[in-house]
Amino acid sequence: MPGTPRQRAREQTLDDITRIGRRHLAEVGAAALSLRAVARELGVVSSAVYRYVANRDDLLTLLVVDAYTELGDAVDAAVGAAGPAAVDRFTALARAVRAWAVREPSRWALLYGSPVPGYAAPAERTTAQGIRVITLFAHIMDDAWRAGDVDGAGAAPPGLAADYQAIRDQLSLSVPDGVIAATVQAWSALFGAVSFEVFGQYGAATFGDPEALFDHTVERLAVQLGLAAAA
Amino acid sequence: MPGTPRQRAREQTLDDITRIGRRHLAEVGAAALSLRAVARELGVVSSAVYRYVANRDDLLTLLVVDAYTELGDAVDAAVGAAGPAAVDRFTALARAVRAWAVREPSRWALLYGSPVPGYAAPAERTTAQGIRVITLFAHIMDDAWRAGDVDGAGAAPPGLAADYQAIRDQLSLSVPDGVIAATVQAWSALFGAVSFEVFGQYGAATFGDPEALFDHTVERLAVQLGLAAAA
DNA sequence: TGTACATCAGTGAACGCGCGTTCACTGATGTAC
DNA sequence: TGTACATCAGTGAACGCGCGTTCACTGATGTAC
Repeated sequence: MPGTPRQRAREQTLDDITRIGRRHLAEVGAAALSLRAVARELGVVSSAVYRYVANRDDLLTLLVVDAYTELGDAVDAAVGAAGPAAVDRFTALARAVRAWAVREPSRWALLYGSPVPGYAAPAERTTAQGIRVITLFAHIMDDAWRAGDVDGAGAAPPGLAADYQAIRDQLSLSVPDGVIAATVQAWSALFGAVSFEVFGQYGAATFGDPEALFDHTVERLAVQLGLAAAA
Repeated sequence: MPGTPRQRAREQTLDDITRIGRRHLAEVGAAALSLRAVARELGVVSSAVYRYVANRDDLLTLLVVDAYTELGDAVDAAVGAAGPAAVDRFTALARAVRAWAVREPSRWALLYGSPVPGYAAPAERTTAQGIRVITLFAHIMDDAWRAGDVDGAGAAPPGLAADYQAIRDQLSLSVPDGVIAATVQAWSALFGAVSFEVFGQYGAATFGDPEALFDHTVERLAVQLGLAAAA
């Protein structure tokens, strides 16, 4: 534990603010997140939190980065613990995303739900953590492709070739357009399935075992990605 | 135009409230939607809106039902205008959903984004409109199945058989479990793709032509549903 | 057709509340000589 | 090792603001006889 006592106290307080902010986020949502409420719970006068956070939006950004980081860590750990086969790595990634979302619904909502009106996360602070999951996913596919484990790369819309190339450059991939197209689609399908469950949008069609439903979705996605044969 | 002048004026005012509410929703979001602001814009003292709406949550419910109704109407119209083939009907449905969402991002967020903390839409008022799109989708699949136009019904997780049966009963379907499973998955994938675009979650991986990306997703979903052959 | 009564839209004042942010300040901690 | 100065966390008061909801009221519209 380096630094002066003052520095350590400052980091401790910043951690406390983040922790309290997480709790308030869960209770009232991002739009109603309030600096005064955080200060109250921190046991400090409301103006004091301005020593740690420039304003309300800054606190939100702190929580966005915090959530992306934790999600990224959880997914990294799960994929790291999975077997070397691409199906297993993809399945581990998908399940880790869902598990985190189910455990942290309000933070999931902050990252992948409706945008907060009047707030735009500053890209320079959130991007690094925000792209971790899709980057890992893309590399799982890229590794599998180079190992010859992807079974067929379907067609891709030619109009998007430039965008696919940009993605390939940005993430240093060697995969063809068809695999990128499939990956992007699986990405949105995966996150869509998680949001459907977390946000309760299956509505009247309730499922007794949402985890089984999700696992089935993941199996199907693995087939559609060419990582597994149809059951 | 039936009813007394007073009744007509009341309906007019209710319409005005809904219209103003929609606009405020778009500007400040559901969490910050305010009765006082609506009253102000309506040119009326704040307590007057209580003649029309029981409280703030009631206004939200009004807007939820309004949005579901408009989305349902748009989708019905699009599918009605499509050809008889199941692929065409499914494609029309998907495109109509996306078109509405892109046109009305804040109302899409109200229906399919993060839940509003502290507000739960009363099922007895929202369900009828809320299930229209999935009901229509299910019947497109059911019709196609009975016409022999669905190419193969994959496996379905046996643990969910009871849930599938409930869905079959509720919507009067004759389709097997595998088709229900595929339909549910396509449903969440479709809505997930729309949310990804509307909420700007593709992030750094921007697409110059999001409509082309979406159309490609829909083509793939049609194949996965067994409604079309792979390209 | 005219009158008495009931209904109901809208008023205005009030209640008690919370919010973000600024500012001059105090006093403890840290640093340079 | 001791002292003078700089840094900085936290205080407390204030600014101006908006919110949901209740309540007794006025006056116009609608209805029953």
